[in-house]
Amino acid sequence: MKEAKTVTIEDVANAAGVSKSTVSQFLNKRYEYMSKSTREKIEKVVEELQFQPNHFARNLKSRKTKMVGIIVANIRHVFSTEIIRIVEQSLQEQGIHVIICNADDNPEKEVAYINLLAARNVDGLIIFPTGANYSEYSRLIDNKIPVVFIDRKIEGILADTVMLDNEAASFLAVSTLVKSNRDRIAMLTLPLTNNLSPRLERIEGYKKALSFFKIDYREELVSACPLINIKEELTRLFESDIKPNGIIAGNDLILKEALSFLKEQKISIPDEVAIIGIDDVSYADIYHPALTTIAQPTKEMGLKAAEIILERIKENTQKVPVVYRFSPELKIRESC
Amino acid sequence: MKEAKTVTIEDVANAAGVSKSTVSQFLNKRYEYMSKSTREKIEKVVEELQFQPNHFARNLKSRKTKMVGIIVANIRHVFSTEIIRIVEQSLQEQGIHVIICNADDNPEKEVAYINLLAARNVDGLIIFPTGANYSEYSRLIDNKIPVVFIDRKIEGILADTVMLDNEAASFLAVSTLVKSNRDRIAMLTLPLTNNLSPRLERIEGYKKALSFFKIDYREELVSACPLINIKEELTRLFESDIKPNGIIAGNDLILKEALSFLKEQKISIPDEVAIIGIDDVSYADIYHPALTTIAQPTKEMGLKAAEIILERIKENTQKVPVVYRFSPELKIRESC
DNA sequence: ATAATTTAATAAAACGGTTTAGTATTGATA
DNA sequence: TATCAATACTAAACCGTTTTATTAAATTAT
Repeated sequence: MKEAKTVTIEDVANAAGVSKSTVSQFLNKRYEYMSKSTREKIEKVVEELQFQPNHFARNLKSRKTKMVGIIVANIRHVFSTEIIRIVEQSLQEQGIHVIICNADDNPEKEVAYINLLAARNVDGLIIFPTGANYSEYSRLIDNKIPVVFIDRKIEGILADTVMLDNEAASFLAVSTLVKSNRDRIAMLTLPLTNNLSPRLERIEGYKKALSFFKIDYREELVSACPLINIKEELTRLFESDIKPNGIIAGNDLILKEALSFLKEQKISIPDEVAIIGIDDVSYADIYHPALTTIAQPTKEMGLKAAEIILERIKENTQKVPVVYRFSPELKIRESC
Repeated sequence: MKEAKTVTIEDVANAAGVSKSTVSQFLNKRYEYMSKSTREKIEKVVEELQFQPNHFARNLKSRKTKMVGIIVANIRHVFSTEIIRIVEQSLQEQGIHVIICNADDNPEKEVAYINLLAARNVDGLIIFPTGANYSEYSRLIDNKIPVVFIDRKIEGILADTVMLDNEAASFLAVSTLVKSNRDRIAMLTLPLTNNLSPRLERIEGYKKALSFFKIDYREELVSACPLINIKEELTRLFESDIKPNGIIAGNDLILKEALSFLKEQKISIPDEVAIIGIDDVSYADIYHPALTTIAQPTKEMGLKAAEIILERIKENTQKVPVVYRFSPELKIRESC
């Protein structure tokens, strides 16, 4: 690999008594005009010499890297890592490699990664967008680089997108809380900067569900703030006269903050307040009480993302992009 | 990037009125015999044309890919993802990219990835080894490919290794339990197949600590079995006459199984049994009771791994490999 | 028998850089 | 004056593939 002088296509050609071109045809499985005997001869030599084509030489001409890049807004969400695992496995089976980059919710890092992966000629890109780089996203689309977005839809960008039916998720959450007789339901999400679609939609779904169940919407019960301020917000809510008896945590990180708050304040679940989280968490089953959550079908979503990117890479179709909305799954446990 | 006919080094050369070679020298920052004026001229043209060198053409001759591969035995351990995040960030700053591959504890997948990354000419490899591929590991070393192992030491392989002082971790665990007056301490780990160093060492440390504290070692209290059998083992232990009053969970996954068991059996922590986990877990603080854990200094370990691999890549030193042992950190919470 | 077509293979030109060996030019040294 | 060294640059080879254009031989059609 390094010292071991590499075996090249030329060595194979010499050993098999044919030309480089023929070997190349063989390597690319274009057997059309090749006699069975030469084909077998080359096959044998390749095996014997343990020849492995050089990816770089190959790419230089063919422009295919057999790599796709994944840029994830924040790798700390279990949702992200689960999807990544599925995609990675699924592409791996097709001989395609995955490069993972973590933008840490930082749009600048995201741009840097987009450029870097583009410069590395990845065959396609799977992005969990931060949402803040409209022009970069559209540049990718314009340049016909296969892209699929996950989790978030970007306003004005026409690209394949795999995401949760967020309104349905909120509706499920509200209805579950309503069934356990909660009528003052707080909704906690992260800030709505960049118009991040899931957050907006989850709030929208919450409102619609309330109206469906004929519960008055109260603005004070909705809070969109950074993670570090969640506890303050909860303090405010629990000290006010509309003390919530139900909480919807907009994602896994918020759920953790809320649980931490409830633990500190010794507020009992579900007696004093019921809680339900959007996004499943690893400790849901073992928590006291076990946590009712609304899970995203990560497996199906990951598989779909892999399928789309493969299709876009193979046939450079001009198919019109579609947004795939996956239904949430309610996992009833004990917290609600 | 795709349609947009790429700018090549030749375009730059023409625009700047110099030869390709000179531009190449410039790109590689070899300014020795270059006049200030040419240098500035090229600089300007590169900027204007937004020239980006083609990685593949570059590698073809220079054999540097500016990529390092990470092969992780099992990406579900939080320890792994944390380390990966640190390494990735740290290498990223040096303009080096990271390819992450997950072997899912499957030695065959690990071999496949090793070969694949070697074929892609990665500059170096960071491996959380499954432990079962001795000959492949030594082939890498023989071929002088920079490698650093994380978490596990492979018997007979001389390579830089970054790992926890596992004996110290067990000792800390035992001493913490002893301090809270526990004398029947169960030790749970995953199977000892492939002689995985951390598991062996953790058991070794457990034994030594017991003897230090003058507690008799009882084989029945030690269990090394697959995750799915942990609950059976615990059932056995709790039904026997040496019902443990303290548990050491050998890693994060085992801790979860143990907590699940204790929850199902309504065994109270820490009254009936104290528990301490090796590896920190995300929910340690919010659990009832908060979980006392022994954390690995992932940040320091990740930084060290990045530092070593960088050094090995840059200067192809013949420095003798060293095993770095990091001290565990006790995080006292409420479960013990 | 000759022309046209199909089959099987090849030589040579890319691809976009890096590297090696070399060439002027100038100034200093013997 | 001839020699040498340092400076500033370049031409051409090379890296290992893919691809295009071409050719030679074998087969079929006219």
